[in-house]
Amino acid sequence: MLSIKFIREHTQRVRDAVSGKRSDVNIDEILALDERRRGILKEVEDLKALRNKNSAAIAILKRGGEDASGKIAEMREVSDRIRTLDLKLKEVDGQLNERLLYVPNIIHEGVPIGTDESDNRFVRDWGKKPEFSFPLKDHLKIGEDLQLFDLKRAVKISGAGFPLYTGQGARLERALINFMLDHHTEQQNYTELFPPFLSGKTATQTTGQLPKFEEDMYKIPSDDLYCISTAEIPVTNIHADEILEEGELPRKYTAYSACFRREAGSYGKETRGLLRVHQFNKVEMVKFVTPETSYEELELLTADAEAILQLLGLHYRVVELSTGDLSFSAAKCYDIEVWAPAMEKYLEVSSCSNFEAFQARRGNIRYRRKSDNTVQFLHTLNGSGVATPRLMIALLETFQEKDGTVTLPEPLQPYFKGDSLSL
RNA sequence: GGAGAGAUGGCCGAGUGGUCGAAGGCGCACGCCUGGAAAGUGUGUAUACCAAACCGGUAUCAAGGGUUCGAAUCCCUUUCUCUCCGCCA
Repeated sequence: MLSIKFIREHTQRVRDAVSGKRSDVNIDEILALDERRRGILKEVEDLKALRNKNSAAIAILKRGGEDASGKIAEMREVSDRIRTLDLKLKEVDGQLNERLLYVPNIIHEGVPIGTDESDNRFVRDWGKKPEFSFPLKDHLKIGEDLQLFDLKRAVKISGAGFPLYTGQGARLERALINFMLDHHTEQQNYTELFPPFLSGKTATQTTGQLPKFEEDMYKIPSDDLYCISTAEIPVTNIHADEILEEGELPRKYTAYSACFRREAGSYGKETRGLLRVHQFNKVEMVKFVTPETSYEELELLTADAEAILQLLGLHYRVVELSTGDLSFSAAKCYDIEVWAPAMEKYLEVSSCSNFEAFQARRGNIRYRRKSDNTVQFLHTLNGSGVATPRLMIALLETFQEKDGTVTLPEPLQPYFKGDSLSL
């Protein structure tokens, strides 16, 4: 979140973010509440100063054996007034903080201005769209023919949108996850974590999923827990309320997790197959870095995610999200979109974002700066590396053969313990 | 689930009603010392908010509430941690 001070001092930048991200928070209302809060604060603090002064005086009188009843009576009234003002202050403070949680992060300079994904900026691509000399099957057909997943039976368990991988499909899913984790840890120096898949309200608020996107989260009311929508939530929170030394930064973590998303409001859209599901697997990367380096680290993070697709030989492109497509918490974000030949579409498999201090402030994640030994909020970044359902779609469609088999890219073969998918 | 113990600054740890934002130590920063380092030594070292030319003010000893002129300290509630017992595996 943004500090009220920042909003007060950089009102225009905040307004730009609000309009750019098409948020409906009322900044004027927030500023008015802040004004009111400071008025009350001044009054109550002056009274408290008076009380403190007189309490000390009373102590001295009593120590000297003198009568302090006059002053005590006087202070009793002051204390009553303080009590009243404190209550009012708390109320205003609560209203203000509640609203602050809904203020989106500022937008980094240079982010393309736009209303939605059509305004995203092409950054680069890698590889080429593969060409085929035979009619293509889409991933659903391939999956059906090779019995890689069984979405019909899955419905019996949890309803639509919860994929059931079977046989070679299940093994491929596991191979992809292991391949990605190994690459991030062995080649890119990320520390591996295996986090809890349920998170509490506070942790979920840190990363920005709450309070604004509560309707997108699965929740468990009996225990006040949420099913994580991304490993970003548990991993970012591991350093909540901590102060890291500058020398330990950047810290890089990678974690596999199942991800749960209600995808409320997206019914009918892209609901076929593995394109948009309620539960999916994802390997995530999270970085804790100094503010000076966070944009450099964003480039590195994006490259780390791209490396996965390159190793698998999948054509993809990188786009920079326009203001209208940028998420609530992000200051800047690159999407990586992999090419699905049969669908003839680029599919988002990774979002790599710099959150600057937005999440750090919510989660109170700080570091001690070397230059002046002061404590500052650090910057957090994260990116998928990558989400499996669409990765599998691209993989199946890209490497399908005329005979209906799928030849796996070489780096994946030791993980799959085989070189192709066939019946 | 039952019983008990605990939660104080970056860390450890003292502090049971009145200059306690908090002793002491560690760590850290800067200086001295040294050829350089270690050791030693001196000084400094919480955070947030308000107000700011400067001085300053307020709050914070897990969280919330209460008693009091005044609470780290007394009372209540909650959360978390640890130990023992039970339960499950």
